[in-house]
Amino acid sequence: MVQFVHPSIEDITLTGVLGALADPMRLRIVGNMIKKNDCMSCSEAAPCPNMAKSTLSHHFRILREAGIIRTGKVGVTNRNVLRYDDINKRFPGLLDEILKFAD
Amino acid sequence: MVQFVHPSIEDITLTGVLGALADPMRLRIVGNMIKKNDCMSCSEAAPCPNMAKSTLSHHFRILREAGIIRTGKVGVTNRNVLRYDDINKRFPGLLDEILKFAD
DNA sequence: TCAATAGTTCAATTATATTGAACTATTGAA
DNA sequence: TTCAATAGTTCAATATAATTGAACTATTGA
Repeated sequence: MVQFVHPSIEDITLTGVLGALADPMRLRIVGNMIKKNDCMSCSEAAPCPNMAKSTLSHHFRILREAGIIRTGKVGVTNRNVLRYDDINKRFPGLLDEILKFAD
Repeated sequence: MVQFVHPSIEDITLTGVLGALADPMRLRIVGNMIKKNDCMSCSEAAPCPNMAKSTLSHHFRILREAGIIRTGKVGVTNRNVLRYDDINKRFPGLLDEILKFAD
């Protein structure tokens, strides 16, 4: 059984958040998630269809370990949710300010 | 003679800026520069004294190529300036929002 | 029971970061 | 004018991180 690692709010770091969002693919994943305002599977949130699923899995892990998303497994699919409130508690306004400029 | 590369405002990218600031050392360099509100040499802005100068030089190049600082040479020292207005023209408010959370 | 689905993990390759050593350009003093 | 000191850059080597195909795991539905 896979156990997902999620940092607590106080363990979310600024450089961790910036580093996680510094990749175009991950920025698009997060952009997709905030637009949908709902949980998404990894393949739903995938930034491009031709990406290896191991790479996609890697990107979700980076986002997860930076504290940006929370992942749970329901059946065979992952349910990924943006930790919007947690990030805003830690760094108020930061996420919106960054995503404002993400195409 | 060393020629420094500086992107034009429209070539500054969001992921470039985020990636440049995603490193604790570079974040401290930029934090130091905004506090001083003046140009600084590389060693003045150095985030810690025990860092190899080749590493420091590398970090300044990342910041430069991301469009965050402008470097000129005066005599034997570099004069590094934060491209505050340029970044604000490209991504209004972003830099302040990020630096607000940098210790 | 068994194939399909949605991912994870592993191993290999590739790319990026870090550092010491050698190099360059400028200054200031003898 | 020479020459050592200064402030970096560049290079080469190593260490760390990203990408991907292949094999694996767990769950569902026929």
